[in-house]
Amino acid sequence: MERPRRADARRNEESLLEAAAAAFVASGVEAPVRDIAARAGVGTGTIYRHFPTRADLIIAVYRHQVDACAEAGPALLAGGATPHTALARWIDLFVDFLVTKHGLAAVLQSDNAGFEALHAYFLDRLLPVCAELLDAAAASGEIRSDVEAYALMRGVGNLCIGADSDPRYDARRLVGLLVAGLRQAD
Amino acid sequence: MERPRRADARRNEESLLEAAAAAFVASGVEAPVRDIAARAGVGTGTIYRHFPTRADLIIAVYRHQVDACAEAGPALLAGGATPHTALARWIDLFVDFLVTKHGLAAVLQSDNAGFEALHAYFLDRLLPVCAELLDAAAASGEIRSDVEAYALMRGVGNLCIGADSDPRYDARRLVGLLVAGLRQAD
DNA sequence: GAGGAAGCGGAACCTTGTTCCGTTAACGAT
DNA sequence: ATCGTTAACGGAACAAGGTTCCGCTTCCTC
Repeated sequence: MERPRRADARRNEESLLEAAAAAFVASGVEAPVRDIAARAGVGTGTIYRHFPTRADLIIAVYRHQVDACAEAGPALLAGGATPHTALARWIDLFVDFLVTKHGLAAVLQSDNAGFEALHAYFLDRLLPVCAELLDAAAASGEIRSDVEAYALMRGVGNLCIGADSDPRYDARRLVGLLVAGLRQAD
Repeated sequence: MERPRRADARRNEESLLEAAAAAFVASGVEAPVRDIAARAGVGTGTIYRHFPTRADLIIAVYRHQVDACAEAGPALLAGGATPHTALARWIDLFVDFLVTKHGLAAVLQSDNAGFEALHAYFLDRLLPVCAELLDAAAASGEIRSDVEAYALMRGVGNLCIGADSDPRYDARRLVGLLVAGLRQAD
C-alpha cells in the first residue's frame, strides 16, 4: 500500500489524483496532461513518474468506482430478483458510471494506441462479473444464450458514448432496448 | 457541378478524392492528411484549398454511398415487406456501410471539434429517411413509438464503433438485438 | 505572348502525449 | 546538525497530428 517511499512523492501522487479527478469533471476525461499537472502544481514529468501513461492516471482515478461496480454483481445475484433482473440492474450501474464520466466511454472504446491498458483494466475487472450474471440468466432460460459477455459489455459501453452533452440521445433507454432484445427464444 | 475553374485544380481535386479513398481503405478514416497529400502527389495546402477541413474530405469521399443509403429507404418501404422489416433492412444497409469503413463510426460520433460537419451531413441525409421508416413501423403498431429516429440512428452508429478489428465483437448482432428490442408493447 | 489571379507546395504553427536530463531536496548515516 | 546519495522534480524538447500562411508557379484570358 505504501508504494512511494519519499514523502513528497506520496504527496504529489495524492495531489495528482485529486487534480485529475477535478479536471475530468470540469473538462472531461480528455483533459490535457499539462492542465492536470498545472492544477496539481507539479511539472509534467512528475505525472509520468507516477503514471507511466495518461491511461494509467485515468485508471487510478476510477479504480475505486470500477471495483465497486464489480462487487455489486454478485450482490445483485444473491438478492432475490431473477437473474435477468439482476443483469439489467447491474448494467444500469455500469451505464450510470459511464454516463456520468464525461467522455470516458469514448476513450474506453477508442482504438488509439495507449488506451489498451484502460480497456484491459475494465475488462479484467468487469467482464467476469458480467459473464456470471449473463450465464445465470441464460441458465434460467430467460434470455438467449448466444451473446457473449464481451460483446454485451462492449455494446453497452458503445451505447454510452456521447450520452452526456446531447439531450436527444438517451443512452439508458437504448441500453434498455438492447437488454430487452436479449429476451428472445434461442 | 463544375466548381473548380482551372484544369489543374479539377485534376487535383479528383486525385485527392481517389487518394483519400485509397488511404481510408488502407489505414482507416483517420489516415493523416499528410499521407493523403503524399498519395495524391500534392502539398498539404492543396488539400485545404479543396476541403476546408479533414471532415469535409471524408464527407466528399463517402457522399455517394450515403446518398445511396438514403435513397434505399423509400424503396424498401415501397417494397412488399412490413414496415418493421423495411426498417430492419435499412438499418442493415446502414450498418454494412459503417462497418466496412475503418473507423468511420468512431469519427462520426466523436465529439472532437472539427467533425460536426460530418455528423451534420449524415444526419441531414439519413435522419429523415430513418424517421420515415420508424414512423411507418410505429404507425403499423409493430414497434413502440417512444424512440426517436435520432436516438436510434445514433445508437446504431455507436454500436458500429470498433466493429472491425475485433472478432469477438459482432456489431451486426447487437444492432439486431436493439432492433428486436423495439418490438415491445408501448 | 504577357499580365494577373487562381492555385500550389511545404515550411511553420498549435496542441497533445511522452521522453530526457540537469537540478533540487528528502532522508539515512554519521 | 551535517553530509552525501539518489529519488524525485520541473519543464524544455521531441513526435505526430491538424491547420495556416505565403512566396512561387502555372493556367487562362486578352
